[in-house]
Amino acid sequence: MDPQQSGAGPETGRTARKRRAILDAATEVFLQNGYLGASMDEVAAKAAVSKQTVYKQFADKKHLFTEIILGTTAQLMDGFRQVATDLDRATDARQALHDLARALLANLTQPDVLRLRRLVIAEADRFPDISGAWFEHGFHESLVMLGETLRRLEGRGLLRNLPDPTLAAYQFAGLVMYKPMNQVMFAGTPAGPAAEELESIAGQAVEVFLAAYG
Amino acid sequence: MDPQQSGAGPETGRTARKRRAILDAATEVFLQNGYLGASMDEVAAKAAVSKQTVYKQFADKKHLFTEIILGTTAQLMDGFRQVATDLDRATDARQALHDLARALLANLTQPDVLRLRRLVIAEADRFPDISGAWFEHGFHESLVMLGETLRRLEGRGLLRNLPDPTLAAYQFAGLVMYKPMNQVMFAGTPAGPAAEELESIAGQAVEVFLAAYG
DNA sequence: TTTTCGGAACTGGACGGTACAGTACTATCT
DNA sequence: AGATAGTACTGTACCGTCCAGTTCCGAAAA
Repeated sequence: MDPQQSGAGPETGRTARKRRAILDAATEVFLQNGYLGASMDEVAAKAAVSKQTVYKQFADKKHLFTEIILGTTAQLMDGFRQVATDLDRATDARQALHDLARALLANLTQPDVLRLRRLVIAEADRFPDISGAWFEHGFHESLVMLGETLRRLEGRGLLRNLPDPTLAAYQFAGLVMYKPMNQVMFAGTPAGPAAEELESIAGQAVEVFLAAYG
Repeated sequence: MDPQQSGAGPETGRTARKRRAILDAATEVFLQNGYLGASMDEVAAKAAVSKQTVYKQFADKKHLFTEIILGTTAQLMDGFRQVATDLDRATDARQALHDLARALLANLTQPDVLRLRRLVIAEADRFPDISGAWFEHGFHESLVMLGETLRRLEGRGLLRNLPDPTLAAYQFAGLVMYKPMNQVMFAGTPAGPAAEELESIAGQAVEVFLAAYG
């Protein structure tokens, strides 16, 4: 048997702890410096682990990178699941969509989320499989989920005329986030748009969306 | 006097020609490999120029990079100027906006344009000044210009109720491009969305926009 | 329950091989 | 006579490997 995981959960062994430390440290280093700029020595140092241990857990730099990137899709989906359940409880479309817009803006402009997006985009040429999988199972599936939620709002009479719910979800996200997201993605994360501007963008996005689907 | 530019235009001297060759080669190399992945030796080789000449024209790698990135804003603005003049000649709002949507999708999903976007975004942490300036003088100013064009359409009665023309321009761009742009930015430029899907996205974006502003 | 023990996991550092930014220097070209 | 080519060179950084010594963990033994 494997002496590391004899009986109990796999989260307790020494190896699992080290592995977790390596993943955390590597996340930090990759997000900060990009793939080429990240140094395996720095990862090992930040994880307080010898380089040998790193290479025992991960075959090489690329495998470590892959695991980190694809490990983020689950939590992205979780965030969308949360706003989706809020939306299912709504009784007023305008209010619910405004809350949704605020939640999207707040969640997706956090510095670490932005750095992750930058990293995935930056390596789309070098690692198309990784970036493509991240988009498919993180980004796109989240929007599909949001579309299904909009579809349910239509079923309850809060929206109307949704021929393509997924596209409608993308349209809503585009209305809300195209301006602020581009701004923060290109500007090296100094202060993003002011709070009142975000509020105005959210409000006007809701009005346009409701003019078509309300 | 400067022997390179004695009387005639500055584009004719030997030095200017070499400089142009370096810029072209470096553009290719940077877009292909990113900042860290780009090698100055490769730039010199592709430009058919000695490394010494490269360093005579550009103090170091960062200066060369800066010049290339910021040199692209002008042509981006030119593209938007073109679609803006088309819009000013329009007589039917629905038709004109549909043409605009098609033009945006066609222009901004070209592989080189995508690689440039990826590059600027990727280096937003390392060179926030460069990325910020590119966004401000390329991206944002283009959208402001588009907003002014929409404002003129409103003045001619083809649109109505535009409290913030720049925001309306961002909203239109978001409706049209949020889905396909994210898809191609994250997917490592395999074939993007099918032509008929792009057409559908463009059409539905126009309908939503007109429901609010038509 | 406590002690002991064997082996796997880990450390720390060195090392080979490679790649690259930027400089230096001489011969050549325009 | 200045610009350029060609090329060698310096210094540095990093990936991935290797090895000798040490630490940890789980189970058998007391």
